[in-house]
Amino acid sequence: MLDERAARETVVAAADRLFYARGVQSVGMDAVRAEAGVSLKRIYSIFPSKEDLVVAVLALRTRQWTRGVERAAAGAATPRDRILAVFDFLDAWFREDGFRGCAFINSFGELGATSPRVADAVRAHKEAFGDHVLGLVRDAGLPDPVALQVVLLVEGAQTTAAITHDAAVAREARRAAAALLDTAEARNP
Amino acid sequence: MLDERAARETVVAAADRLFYARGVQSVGMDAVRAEAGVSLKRIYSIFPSKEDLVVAVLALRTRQWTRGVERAAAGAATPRDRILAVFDFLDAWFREDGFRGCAFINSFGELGATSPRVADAVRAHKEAFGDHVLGLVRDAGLPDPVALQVVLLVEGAQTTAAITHDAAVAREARRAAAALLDTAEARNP
DNA sequence: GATGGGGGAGAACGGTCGTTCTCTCCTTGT
DNA sequence: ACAAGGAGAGAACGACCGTTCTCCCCCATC
Repeated sequence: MLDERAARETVVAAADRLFYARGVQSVGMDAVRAEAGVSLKRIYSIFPSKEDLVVAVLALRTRQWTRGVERAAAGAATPRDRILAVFDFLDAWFREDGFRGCAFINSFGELGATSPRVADAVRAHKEAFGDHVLGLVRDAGLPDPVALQVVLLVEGAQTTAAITHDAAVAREARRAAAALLDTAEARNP
Repeated sequence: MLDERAARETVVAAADRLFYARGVQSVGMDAVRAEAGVSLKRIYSIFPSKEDLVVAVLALRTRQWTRGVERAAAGAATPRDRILAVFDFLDAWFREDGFRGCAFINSFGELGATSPRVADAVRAHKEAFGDHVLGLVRDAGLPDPVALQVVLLVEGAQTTAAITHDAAVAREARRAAAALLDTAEARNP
């Protein structure tokens, strides 16, 4: 049998697969049970409600996103390259089978209006990423507003890639980001 | 009593308000009936299923979006200004009460995986807008890829404004777009 | 070896949803 | 005046969903 920690991880991973592929409300708890191989009773002993499970799934996605961005940045020498590395990370992600856009944006559109906890989780995730980019922008000696410009390209790339299924979006977003960084640098001391 | 045309418009407008505010699956057909003041029997005589109603709502949103973009562009003298006018349109929209992001992105995240008709409607809308921007970019004598860069900023601005509730996003997106147009122009013959 | 508690399988429960049906009323045409 | 048909109100239906409960088995402890 699985201890609570392992059962929790199994259920969250299974729910993530299903929620991401089909949307949250289209997936019943019984489908989660079948995918995870963990009984409903056990699931409800770990997550008091479906909403708790959704929040846990988003927390998992935040950890994965943060790790991915950090790994992509690890191979970059300068702050500027660490910013652009985000788009390389996106490029690889967009090419994965079953890519269906940003889970946070999807969840926000579906549940943001009815579940404050989900809305808060999404906002916290996006704010943390924005802060991360802001740090990189400052490291590069560029003005703060450039960070928001980069974030807009990241968000736009995710939604556009999800809808068009065209991974080339990431390359164009990277080129645009590079141009924006160049412009900001030229206008700086 | 309302003739079919008027009843249809009333129902679509009511459904649009509810779907946009709460998400499609969170709104039952009975809530649409109450909001529209049109009986369920009548609604189902016009729209054979809820999915048909959703598609009709998206078609309404496409008309509104196209009209808004065209009106914003009408006051602009050059192709470049017509491109940037899109962001002024966004700015006004983001400030509206009840703004909750792009209905197409929201619907795609919620239903795209389970309803091919909804997914197609969203794709068609985004493709039409992309073509529109491409036309403006060509009018401005700029290379095609710039259009995708502008589109990414538009999409990113919508999702970011929805989540952060910060209308200043539109201004920064406009500045970024202007910088990208400048860069593209400088690199052109 | 008895016992008790945790876990699995799945039925059960209360609620909601999309869709259809019933019943009644009102209009319209002759 | 009367038949016919469309439309409204709302009940009804079948399906599903989130959540809980029942029943049974297994294993650890005395």
